[in-house]
Amino acid sequence: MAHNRSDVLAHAVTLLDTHGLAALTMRRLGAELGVQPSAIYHHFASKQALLAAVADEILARGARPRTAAEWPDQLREVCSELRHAMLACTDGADVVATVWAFGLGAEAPVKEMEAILTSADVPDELVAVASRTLVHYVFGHAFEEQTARQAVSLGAVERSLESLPDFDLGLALVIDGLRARLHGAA
Amino acid sequence: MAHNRSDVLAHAVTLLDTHGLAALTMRRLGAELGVQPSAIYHHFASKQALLAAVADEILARGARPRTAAEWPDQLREVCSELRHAMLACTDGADVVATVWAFGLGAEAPVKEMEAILTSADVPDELVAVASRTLVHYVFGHAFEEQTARQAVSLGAVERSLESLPDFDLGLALVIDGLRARLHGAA
DNA sequence: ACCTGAACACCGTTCAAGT
DNA sequence: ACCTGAACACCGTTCAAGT
Repeated sequence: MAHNRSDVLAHAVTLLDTHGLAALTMRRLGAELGVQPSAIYHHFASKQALLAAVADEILARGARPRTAAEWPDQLREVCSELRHAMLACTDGADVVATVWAFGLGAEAPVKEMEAILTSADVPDELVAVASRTLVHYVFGHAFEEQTARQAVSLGAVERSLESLPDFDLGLALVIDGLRARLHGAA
Repeated sequence: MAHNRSDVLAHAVTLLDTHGLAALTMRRLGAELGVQPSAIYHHFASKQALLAAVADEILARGARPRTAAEWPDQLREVCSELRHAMLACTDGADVVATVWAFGLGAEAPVKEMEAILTSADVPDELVAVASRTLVHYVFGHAFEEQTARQAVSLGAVERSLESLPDFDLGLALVIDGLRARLHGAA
């Protein structure tokens, strides 16, 4: 009957997956584990801390092997993996972006992009700007895509199938901008 | 004693300004207006509808005259105005980005960017991608800036003064990418 | 180490009824 | 047109106490 931290985390992710952020409640989580809501606080200090762990789990679940040789393709791989990891889970973009903005977790993708750019001898200032611009783009795109999909499926809004612009094309825009900077500077 | 829609909206914006999104509650809003919570529902169908009106008000409040002649500078003006409008209000980025993602409001800046790009004879497909990429960047940057600031001021987190990368530099990256696309295509 | 039970201080929303 | 009063079905969090 006794649960550990991983049990609770795993069930929290399942709850998010199947019923969304609004259903990920300390009370509901407790109920589904057959435990009082207050028992969750033995494993996580707060709901924020639980969500931070959930965000990290969403990213870990989406990890793929790296194959690209050149830095622009490596960046594309990281961004694509990040996007798919978030879209694979109901409200995943919301959870991951919020946890990241609060500095509570979800730092792996940005760290990885910084490492890629540093290895490619990109100047430090550009490393910081480029990796953050990319992550802002990926979060923004995924959040909009996921939210619009839900808003439509709930019938709440008529934006219907105005079709989101292609993810890769916007990504190419940012990467091309970075490339232009590097040429101009070199 | 009787309030109209504008009264209620104005007070909602004040509440957001002074105490943030967590304090913008139907119950608290009613209490401060000397009215039952249920009275708000005479003016707004739901809290979401209220927030949509609040988002539009935040943007309207931040409107500035346009001065630039060239499209890249015009885009920069729109993005800068959008950013400042959101940062001027507690949790402004969160409210505006969410309302926009749900398709419930806050559409003026994107519409304006689309008009600028169309006037500059940018191909339709690029118009859609570029304006959305820019708005994703602005939302992401502002949301992070505002959230990190609050997280630090609440002492919740030690990310301290890691100093956000310059807004204009990231913006230049995207605009340069667009420029490169246009040259490559022409 | 893990949990209970009870409480505290809240939420959004609905709806019949009042003026 | 604008609001009341009461209810419904919830929240996150704390804390003494139990096993």
